[in-house]
Amino acid sequence: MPSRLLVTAALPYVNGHIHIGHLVEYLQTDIFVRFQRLSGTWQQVAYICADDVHGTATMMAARRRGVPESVIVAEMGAAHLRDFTDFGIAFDHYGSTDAQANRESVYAIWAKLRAGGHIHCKEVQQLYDPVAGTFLADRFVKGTCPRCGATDQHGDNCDRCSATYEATELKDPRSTLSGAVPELRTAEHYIVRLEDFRGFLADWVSGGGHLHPAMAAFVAGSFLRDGEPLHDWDVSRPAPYFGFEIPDAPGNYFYVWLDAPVGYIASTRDWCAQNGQDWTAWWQSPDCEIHHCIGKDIVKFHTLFWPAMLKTVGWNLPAKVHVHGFLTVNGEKMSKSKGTFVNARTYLDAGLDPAYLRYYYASKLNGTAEDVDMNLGEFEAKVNADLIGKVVNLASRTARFVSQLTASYPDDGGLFARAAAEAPAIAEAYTRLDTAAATRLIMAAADRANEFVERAAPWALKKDPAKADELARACTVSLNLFRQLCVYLAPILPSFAAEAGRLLQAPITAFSDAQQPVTGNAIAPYQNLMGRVDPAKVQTMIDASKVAEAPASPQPAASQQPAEPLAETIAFDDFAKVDLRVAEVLTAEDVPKAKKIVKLRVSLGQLGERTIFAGIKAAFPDVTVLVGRRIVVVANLVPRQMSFGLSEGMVIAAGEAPNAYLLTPDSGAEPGQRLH
RNA sequence: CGCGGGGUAGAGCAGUCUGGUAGCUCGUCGGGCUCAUAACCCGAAGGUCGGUGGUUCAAAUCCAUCCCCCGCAACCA
Repeated sequence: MPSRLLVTAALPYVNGHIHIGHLVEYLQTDIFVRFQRLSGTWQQVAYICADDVHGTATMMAARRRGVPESVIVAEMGAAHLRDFTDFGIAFDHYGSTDAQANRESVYAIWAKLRAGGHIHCKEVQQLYDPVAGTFLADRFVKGTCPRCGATDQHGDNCDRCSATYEATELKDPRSTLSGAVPELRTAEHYIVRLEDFRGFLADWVSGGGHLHPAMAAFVAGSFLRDGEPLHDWDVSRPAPYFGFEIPDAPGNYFYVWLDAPVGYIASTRDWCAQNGQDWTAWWQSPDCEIHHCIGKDIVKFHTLFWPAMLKTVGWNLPAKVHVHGFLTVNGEKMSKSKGTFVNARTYLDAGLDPAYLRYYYASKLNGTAEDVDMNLGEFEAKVNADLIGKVVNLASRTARFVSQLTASYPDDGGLFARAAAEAPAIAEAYTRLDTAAATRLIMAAADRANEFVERAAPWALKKDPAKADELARACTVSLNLFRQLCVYLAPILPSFAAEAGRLLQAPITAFSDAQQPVTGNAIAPYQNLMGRVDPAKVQTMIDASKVAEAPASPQPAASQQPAEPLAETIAFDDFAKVDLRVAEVLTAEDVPKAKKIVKLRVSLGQLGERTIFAGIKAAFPDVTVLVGRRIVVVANLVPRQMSFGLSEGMVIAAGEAPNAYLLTPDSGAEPGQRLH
């Protein structure tokens, strides 16, 4: 059994602030780490994280602000760490992927990948944006499908005919960054042949218990299917790129996802350097067990690419990869317009206690990749009922009756022993990251403790001086049962457990503290341990999230927007190809599954009726207002099969959603009339 | 048939792997207590465990099939 445990949470990307969705992971991981520390199983436990900073997004953000990337990296890194710290998330080290230690580790891994023959080069023709001065990832290019001629298609596949192709094959491509026409440039890319690792990965994924069985099945079924080679992994990007230059390929940089997980190692190295430790004891030693906690969106990186990289250099492979699901709020994904896209800082600024969220998440998380719903009504009810009503109340209803615990632990009908005997079950739940099961067990014990107080009725005993001993015994029992609960809750509520330790003048330092009652100690004057959730503060948080995320100026005048560049000059014949018609909206209905699309049925007079799916939902929340309106449509566009149905035309509008303006002809224009 | 998760009391969930009287919390109703932060304790009502078949002495649990919900992806022709 190794003596060291190293736990990581995924590295948050530098382009945004920490929100309550992020916190699911960092709180879950923090609780796991705190439990492991308290369990006494390990000689040393390290909790390591860092900011993930490389990539085009950071480069573009820095350009927009006219500052070096390092400014953005420093600002956001500090903001992230502040948010984590204020939620009680206690990393041993919080680093950055743009660190010298990361560069060195990446180079070491790269050298081995090269030496192992896993890298090959490929001449890649890629589109280059001369205005933005950068190569364009597929998602930054749109154009006409080379196979079916559909316009405005993505850089890698066509929505209409399902063709897949390279962005360079697109006809009439343009950059979505600047609107410029990209140039074709050739660049050499470096590719990892992941298929080389198939045998190893298949074994690693399905054996050894590294993944939850359901997750192992998912990975095997999604990526490791028989007869389908693993996809090559393109790990280089030509300059300019914010990242590490590839040492034996000047002008090329490592793709951000190559150096991001290496950041786990780099952050460990930096921490070790500050503490006189040897980092290889954590990453190159069988005496260390490594656990990664991640969200389900980055499973592929942590179960395929990352083990393959580590295998290549012969460093420690993860013993466990724990995967959690996404956060929804009130049953829906977080929404800026509904105020449920809540930043960590907004929660704190509203005056809400981080302990509430720590407990609430813990009570919901069960160690699987299922999504977690934060129901705000339940949040308030659960925290109040469990933490205040059951646990805190136990102390507040008895601590004021006595000033000292009895010298020996009284007969409590076996309550303390029963809860002590549940320690292995609770510990096992924590180990599985099934904190929901852990809190259920703890709350059941809290219920039994409250029943005891009810039966013992210390408030009645207090009235009779002759029963002072009995009162002391009753309070000694209830305060010890309270303390026992606090020990079990300590991973979730560290500062609360510390307060409870002070109350009985017996600090909580280990999970095993739940096995022995405290006796004889003086009791510190009782002060309120935790307040109830204030619904007004929850509302404040929601309102603040709405305000913070709304655009500064909801309807900026078109004149204030940069002008859209004029398209190239066309011949009259080109214009004549476009058949614009007046149309009357017959019906207009919402497409519930679609974010941006509404379904219109329009009449073109003698030309018949058409169904058109138009991306104007944002501009017309109540789409039925369009019924009866006369609008302009492109009538000779090739029909387009969308997942919602066949779209047989295109609605003409000025501007972009949500500020789209439909065109209406002067009165007298009839449906079906052509525009010339 | 894009990928994944889920449907158990009004709400949120456990139980499903390993079949054996359907449970917990909140809410509701009635009662108690008045020590405690409108808290806590006791009791009651409330479920044909999404539907339909099948296996079995026995199905929430195993098998088949269908329906519905959610997340991801997709979606401005």
